[in-house]
Amino acid sequence: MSTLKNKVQLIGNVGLEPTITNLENGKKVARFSLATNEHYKNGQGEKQTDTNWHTIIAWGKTADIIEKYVTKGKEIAVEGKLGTRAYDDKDGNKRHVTEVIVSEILLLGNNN
Amino acid sequence: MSTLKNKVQLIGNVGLEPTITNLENGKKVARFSLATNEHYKNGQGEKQTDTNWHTIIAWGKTADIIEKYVTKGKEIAVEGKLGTRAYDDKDGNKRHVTEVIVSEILLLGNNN
Amino acid sequence: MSTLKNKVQLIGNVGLEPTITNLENGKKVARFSLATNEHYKNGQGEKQTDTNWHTIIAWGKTADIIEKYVTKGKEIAVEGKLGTRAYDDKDGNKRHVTEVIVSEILLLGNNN
Amino acid sequence: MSTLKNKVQLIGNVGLEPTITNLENGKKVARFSLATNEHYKNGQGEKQTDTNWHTIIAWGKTADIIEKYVTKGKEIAVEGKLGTRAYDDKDGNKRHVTEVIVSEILLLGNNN
DNA sequence: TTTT
DNA sequence: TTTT
Repeated sequence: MSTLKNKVQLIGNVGLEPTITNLENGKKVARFSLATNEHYKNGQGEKQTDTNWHTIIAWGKTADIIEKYVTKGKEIAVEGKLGTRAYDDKDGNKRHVTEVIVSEILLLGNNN
Repeated sequence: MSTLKNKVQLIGNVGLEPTITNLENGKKVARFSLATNEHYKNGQGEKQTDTNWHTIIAWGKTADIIEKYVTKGKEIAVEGKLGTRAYDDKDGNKRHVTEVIVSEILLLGNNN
Repeated sequence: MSTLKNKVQLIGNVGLEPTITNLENGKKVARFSLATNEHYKNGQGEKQTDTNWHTIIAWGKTADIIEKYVTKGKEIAVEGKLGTRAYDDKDGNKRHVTEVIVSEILLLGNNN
Repeated sequence: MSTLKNKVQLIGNVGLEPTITNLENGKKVARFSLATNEHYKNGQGEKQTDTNWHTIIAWGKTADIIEKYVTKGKEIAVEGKLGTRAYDDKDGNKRHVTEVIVSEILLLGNNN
């Protein structure tokens, strides 16, 4: 499972408190949204912000760290890979889901 | 627009011939799917392959390079950022789309 | 000049005030040392810190940003490439120098 | 030991056959040089190549893979971290060594 | 010392 | 020389 082939790195702010789920098989999953904000000036010289909201998911030890330390608003860096899934919805349409499956987290800034 | 905040790197194979669209405003867009393949052994020691299909999109010069050099099956490395969009479908459900907006391409292997 | 072929990313603390040099040709160069700190536990369960000191160099606009915003102690993220040079010292020995030539900087944490 | 804090990624060609050393403590080390080549055009529109030679070092399992598969001339991708060391040479001058300590290797191209 |  |  080569991380060189599929790598995502994001630095941003946590949108809401992470959701922690303890699965029946004893595994833990953490989920949250992360906003990455890009600042630029448009053709008229006006400041613009472009925000992307990423679905973050983590398992095991990484989920433990998220449960303990990651809270709404925090600035964090994450690294992981892109997970893509396709499914048929109730109307028979093909739907695609993309998640960032995170294996590493770094807390940034003033962590009080 | 800091690339440090939102970065994706993929090494994989092109699924189909890229689609090139020339927009009315003179801009060019390229679209294609890229497969990243991970090989691992499961608990029984059997070889498994886990494939993720990524939606790739590129503009301008990068789209030019794709039009000229990127063909079905080719092994390439790409770098870019994750773009996320939300929209309401015809039934009023919120849908999420994630694309890899590529700014750099590297052709790998034997490029004959 | 493909950044996919040669990429370095560091998150650490600035060791000393950056040195800014205005060259005769009108170009500006910034230089400073950046410490990356890794924390781990050794075999005896004792906390250890492993620090690497990196020589950072930047040109042009990036040097401008460093001159304005980067000061001793600050936590920053940088991205760039590895530059290697070889030269013969005064005793005729081959010497090797490695520098991180930075093209992007992100100020982290509490930037007051 | 966060890989987010100190990361290097290189895609290039192996300069010479790797050197494999079996240490007294049973550990294996692999060493080799990797060339990254950047192609660009200068002010006169002439094609230029800028080559950087990187000192690569790897331990354990990664060294095993290098011993088996990495040979002179091969195109590979590597990921790891920057290791920096300082020492005093026989004349009492401070010398600095920078190595890329590789934890992952990907063989590219036509691997016959 | 590599490669295209 | 940095930082937690």
